[in-house]
Amino acid sequence: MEYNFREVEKKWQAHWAQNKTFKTENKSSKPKYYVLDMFPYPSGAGLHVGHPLGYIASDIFARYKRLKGFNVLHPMGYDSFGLPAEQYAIQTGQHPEITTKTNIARYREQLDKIGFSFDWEREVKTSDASYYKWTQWIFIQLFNSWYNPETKKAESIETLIPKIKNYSSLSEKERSDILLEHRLAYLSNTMVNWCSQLGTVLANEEVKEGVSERGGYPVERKLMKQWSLRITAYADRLLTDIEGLDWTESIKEAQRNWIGKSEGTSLKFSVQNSEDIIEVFTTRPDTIFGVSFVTLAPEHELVLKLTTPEQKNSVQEYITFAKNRSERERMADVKKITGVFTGSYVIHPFTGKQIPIWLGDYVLAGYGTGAVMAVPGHDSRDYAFAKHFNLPIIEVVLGGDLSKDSYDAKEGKLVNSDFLNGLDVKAAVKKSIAVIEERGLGKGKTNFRLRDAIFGRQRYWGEPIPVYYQNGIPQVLSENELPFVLPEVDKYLPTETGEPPLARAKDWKYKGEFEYEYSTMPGWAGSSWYFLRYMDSRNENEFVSKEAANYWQNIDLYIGGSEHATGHLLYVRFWTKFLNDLGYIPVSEPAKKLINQGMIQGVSSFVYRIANTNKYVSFGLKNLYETTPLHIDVNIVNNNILDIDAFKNWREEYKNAEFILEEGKYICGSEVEKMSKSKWNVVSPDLIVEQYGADCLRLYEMFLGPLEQSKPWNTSGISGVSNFIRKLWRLYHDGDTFYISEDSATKPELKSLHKTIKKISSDIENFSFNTSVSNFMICVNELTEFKCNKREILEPLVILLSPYAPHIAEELWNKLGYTESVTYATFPICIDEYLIESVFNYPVSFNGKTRFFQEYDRSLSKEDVEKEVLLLEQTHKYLEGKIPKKVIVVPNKIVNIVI
RNA sequence: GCCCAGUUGGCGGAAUUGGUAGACGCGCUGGUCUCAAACACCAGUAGGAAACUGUGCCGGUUCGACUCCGGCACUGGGUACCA
Repeated sequence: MEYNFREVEKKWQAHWAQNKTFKTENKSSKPKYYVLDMFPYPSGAGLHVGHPLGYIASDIFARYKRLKGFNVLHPMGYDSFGLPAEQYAIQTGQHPEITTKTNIARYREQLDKIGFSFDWEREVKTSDASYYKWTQWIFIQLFNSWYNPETKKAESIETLIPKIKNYSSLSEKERSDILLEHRLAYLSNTMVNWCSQLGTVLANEEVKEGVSERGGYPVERKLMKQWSLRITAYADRLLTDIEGLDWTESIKEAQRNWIGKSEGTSLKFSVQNSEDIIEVFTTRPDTIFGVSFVTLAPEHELVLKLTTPEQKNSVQEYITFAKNRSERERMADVKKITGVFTGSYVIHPFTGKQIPIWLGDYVLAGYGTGAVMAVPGHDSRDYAFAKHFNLPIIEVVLGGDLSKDSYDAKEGKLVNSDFLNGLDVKAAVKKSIAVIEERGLGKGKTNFRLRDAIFGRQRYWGEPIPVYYQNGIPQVLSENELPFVLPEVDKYLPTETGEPPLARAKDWKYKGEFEYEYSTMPGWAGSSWYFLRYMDSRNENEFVSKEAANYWQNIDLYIGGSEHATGHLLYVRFWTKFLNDLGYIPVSEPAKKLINQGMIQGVSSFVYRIANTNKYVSFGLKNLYETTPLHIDVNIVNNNILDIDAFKNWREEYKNAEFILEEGKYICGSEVEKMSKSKWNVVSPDLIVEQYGADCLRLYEMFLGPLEQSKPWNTSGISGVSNFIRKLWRLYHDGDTFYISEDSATKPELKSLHKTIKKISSDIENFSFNTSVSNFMICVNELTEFKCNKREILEPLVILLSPYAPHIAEELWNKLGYTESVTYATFPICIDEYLIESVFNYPVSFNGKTRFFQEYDRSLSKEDVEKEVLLLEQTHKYLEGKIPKKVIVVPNKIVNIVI
């Protein structure tokens, strides 16, 4: 009887659920291990074959760790607040909660079919009030805290008050304003990324290339009163602590760049005939004598004041132009140089010369001081600006050719630079800073590219911000008023006056009189601390108990996509550090090790329609006609051969299609693309599980290639893995009956098993899951050849295989006579003794090219091997009468004869 | 532009510290079984008739290089007037 995966998989999934096989306790004599997947947003489309890749890998690892004697925390949940459910609600009027519930049920059903060992009793949903109560609670803690630069830690805002001058004499409004300047969650007028299509502001990392990450709508800069989180306070710690993390270099590098620390100095230029001072930030104070103009961002506060009457019109015009230019336009034509002269001058602090003040939109208002000292000789942007407006270019560092290009390298000798002349750049930087500080012109300073995170969203489906306004002063709710639940609204759209959807809620006022905050939290709020909630997800009194947090510490292994590099992975580090500062948790980093699984791409299939006909030409002949390629459903194509009948039935319009075939077949074209509905290349895991079984899906996903690499999905390869499972089953059966022998194993059988134990162990430790599937195949092929059905071999093999193919492993384990799940068996240990061979088959090579093989005893000495090899007839054949110059013998590895 | 990762048969991909390049699987070819087909099983499968040549390209180190070094090209991802 063939292996009936449908029956067996169903049976064990039910068994695991019933017996709570994967339930994890917060107390154990075993060492702990925390394996976490990035939880999914439950979208309406359901899971495709790419989603479970990381989950399968983490599940294998979790199961492996259990076999190795660890108490393993391996939970799953849903990041269930978000835009798609809300947009669906806008279109249909259906409450996002209902959509979310349906989608979660569908996700759960799909996940359950794959046989994951999640402890579902710890499940979290970020949109549940029992969860977001604590997200709101953390927000209140952030509001009530400030970052003390002396202790380099967050502290209660109470410790700040004594440091504020005349605090007791200030009005309530003044107190609130001054504290808001320090609170870690604060309200301020800031430039935000406004997306009018989405009707909300977006954080910097939600904007890609000037358009919204979701939907691709245009984004503009707008000044708005907004809640923000002071992540910049943590910039330095976020940067330095990266070093200690076992994360991929690319993610660490992405975070370093995002934080963007740059060290330089501030420098003051006094405006000619005025009291005003323009402060700039530069990383190249050594080039101070190369300054030929100063450029301000069009939004700079002094612009109007500095503009001379003659320049007023053109400056005004320029400001309007810059304002109306969207981010996207600005990015699209970076090379287009625009600017205008203000008519005013600053005085060079060292030479006393007049330096013109210009406006240019290549200077960003949000970075540094919004003003730069332009050194066209040694900065490419200043150079381009100077060339365009015909401004002087002064050489102060030798090494380039300024007639062609600026010389930006930080190497070379200083010239034309008074007291810096003759120094090299490094020394000149040092000296210039010293002089600048000495004369009180400026200070050494560190700047970060990282911006504070805008926290308010003008959306409905998110956590309400637990704030109300009393006389315009923001007040947070008290802890016992949480959860602050999302009110019902009649529509999920902004109000006629442009207020967020929450403004529609009826009779929704604090104590019946004070207005609540109408913004909700961004999507990343709930995910910034969820790893902590899993530790103690049913706790109603705390977000996580001290005991649970102390026991589980942080994530030992975190698996998820690299797209979260500068979003989620930065925020979760920030919140972890914050909660650690306040003493709620014992760790300052969320995850020790992080692995980014690659993307599984789809392989799209194409048919080629001849222009203006309903005729389709096979791939090989398409160049003979004028054709249009059309995406077709990959599920009606097998090995690039189109199932013509299925195609005709696929859509009404193809019913009467005609074909030009090659060799009787219609061959489709194919291309590797992102898996997406619109490209008709989505493969659903349900279909694979239905056809081949969950174990087969698990093994095949791992077999596809290295976990971290992106690779295309091609279902046709799955038959190899499916055959392997059948072959494995046959090892334990004689015809239809389970048949296992109690005889002792032979040497080759033991060798095959122990070799596999060794390989699988190192493969799992190295997250090289693809090669472990190969190794299982090799082992089963060998044992099949030996006709081995011995318990001594086949029992450890079941355990070894159980993390990868848990269903068949449970079934075989059960048949082997065990009543307990294989989950808590003991991982077999490799006994090296069985691997040792007495002879080694030496490859004999000449000048590094292998020519033949010769077996020698492993104990034979280097000298003896050399002697023996030189006596061989074959050796003489390849020597062709010449005398070898050198013979290299590496014992039990290789013989190389140099001629 | 900058940063990161990569480039090995028809395809997905193997190859501890430099030591038999192409494991394992798909696909393909031939065969056995069958009236036939599917399944299964067996054999072959980098190129070349061979000598030989082969891990993106050029060069180097070495007895020996997919692996190390220098230069270049290409692909994928991230990021960007950050002063």
